[in-house]
Amino acid sequence: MENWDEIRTAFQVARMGTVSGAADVLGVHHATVIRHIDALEKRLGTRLFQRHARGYTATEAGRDLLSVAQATEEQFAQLQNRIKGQGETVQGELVVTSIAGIPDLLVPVLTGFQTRWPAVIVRFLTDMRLFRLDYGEAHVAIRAGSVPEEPDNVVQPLVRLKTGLYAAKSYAAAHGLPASEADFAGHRFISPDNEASRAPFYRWLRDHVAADQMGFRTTEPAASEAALRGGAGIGFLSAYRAAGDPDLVEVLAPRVEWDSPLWIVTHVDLHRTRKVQAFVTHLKEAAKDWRLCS
Amino acid sequence: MENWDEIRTAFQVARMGTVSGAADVLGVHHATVIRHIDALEKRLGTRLFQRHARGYTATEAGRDLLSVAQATEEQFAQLQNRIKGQGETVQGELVVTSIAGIPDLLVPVLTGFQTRWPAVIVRFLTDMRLFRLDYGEAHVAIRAGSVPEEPDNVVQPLVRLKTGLYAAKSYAAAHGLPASEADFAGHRFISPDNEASRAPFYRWLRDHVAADQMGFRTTEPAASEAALRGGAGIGFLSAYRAAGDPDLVEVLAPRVEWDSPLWIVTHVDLHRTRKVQAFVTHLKEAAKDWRLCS
DNA sequence: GTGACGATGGAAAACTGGGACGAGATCCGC
DNA sequence: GCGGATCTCGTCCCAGTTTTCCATCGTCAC
Repeated sequence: MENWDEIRTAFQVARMGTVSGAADVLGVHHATVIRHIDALEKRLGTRLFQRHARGYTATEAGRDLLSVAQATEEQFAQLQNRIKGQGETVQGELVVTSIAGIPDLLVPVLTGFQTRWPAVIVRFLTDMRLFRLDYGEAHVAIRAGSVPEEPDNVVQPLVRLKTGLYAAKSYAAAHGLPASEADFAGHRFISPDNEASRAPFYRWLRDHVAADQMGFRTTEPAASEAALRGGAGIGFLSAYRAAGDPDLVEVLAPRVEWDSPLWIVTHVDLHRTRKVQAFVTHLKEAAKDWRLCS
Repeated sequence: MENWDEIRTAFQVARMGTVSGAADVLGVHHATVIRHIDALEKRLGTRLFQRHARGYTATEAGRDLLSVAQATEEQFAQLQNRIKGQGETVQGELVVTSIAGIPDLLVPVLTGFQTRWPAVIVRFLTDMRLFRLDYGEAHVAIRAGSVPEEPDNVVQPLVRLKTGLYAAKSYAAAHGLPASEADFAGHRFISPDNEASRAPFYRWLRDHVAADQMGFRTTEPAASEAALRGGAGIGFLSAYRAAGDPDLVEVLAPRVEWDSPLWIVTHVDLHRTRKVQAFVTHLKEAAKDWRLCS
């Protein structure tokens, strides 16, 4: 049953009862309609219509086709409405992926968005690997570091996360604290276990601290933070996470060069849809409050 | 949502995941598939697929289309099976139309046919007007008189109904009976109320009997026969109906020139279907028995 | 480096559109 | 009631255009 257009033509002929009427509805020429019918009947090996001077009358097979095609047309019409409405309404899945380490910032945003748009199902994905927007794995990605430059991706700045060097009070009590980067000797540091990390403060760490001073290494930011609070060493932490924590001591205040810029990345095809736009707006709005605590 | 072929193309792309694979299944070129997708997306104003080096990944809208088109393809496949099987199986409606006056011959045939093929629904139509086969109003028609010569109709001889001139015994007792057509004066006749009737014995009647002798006229053969049995006059009757009726007297024996030939008429498009063929065969078989009683 | 896939531009074919013709049905007037 | 005029509809043939096919190139993944 190849060539669905011929079925559609036959459907209109069956409904109208005349070739001319069907051609009018379909917006094609009479001859085209006749050719479609002839081809379809030839392929099926059965007459779909009885031809006579007043038009075409559907045979039993033709009436069968009529009812099937009727249902099909309705299905396609509904599909079209869904798809066309989809881009203009905020509903369906919204898949967001981000770097590890900031779920505590994002989760309130995501739940707030879901509350604001109840028809949306929010999926929040994080993984060691980067999810690919061009494969359709996510609608929106939050990326960190230097500007992502994948083609077909729309990149917008979100916020610059201020980052400082902190230690637990328990560490300070046991080992004291360096007054500046010149005074690092003898101290232990917490470091990521990723040589290729692009985060600027990690690069700074590699430049100013000997490798054997990095006693605790992990790929997991949450583990890194836990180690810091546990007194395992001096380490970088986002200022917003350190703020107001009485157990943490600021070793070196945040510097601009340590800032971790966050980017909102969307695929160009999905960027202009209302759903994505709504989320991006919602996210930026929420980010204004982040600045207050950092 | 015009152009169903493009939906079919998009459906295959969504299922295969690659343009090449879809083109292979559809039996068209890669470029054609891409153009279909582009056109469909442009019309819908939404991306159906995310393009990347490994193929096309369906978006939310694309997945929606996939499921709808999947159902459509199945529906069409089932439709094709029904239609292709329809011509080769004996099922569905069988619409038979005939002249008035012989339902007592046909009804046993029709019920017998329905018993033989339980999947068939038999509809028997009679009306003052002729049902038109080329309008699809009936599958098989039983016509009387001279050979029907409508185009696109297949005509087969069925049987010649012998017809004689009869009267009721009550009429004979009251008015006597003519010995031959030369002796018709003073008798009353029963006649059809249809000047244009093509039945040969009616033409003979008009030639041999004065108009004022035709005391009872009707368009309904059943009424004509009832009048005959009621003694209203002398009239023509099929020999098979007069046979064995003790209340009827044969005025003039059946003549070849009075014979009413019956024809099986089918539309050329439907004639070769198994259902129609089965009925025609069944009808001819039954007609062999008719000859015995006429 | 190799293989597969998608994108693009030019030639060919298939499809579509236009118009004229014939047939039947309807309408109208006589 | 009948006959002619008109209208609609389907069919066929030819020209135009869209669509399709083919080949090549660029890109990406393995």
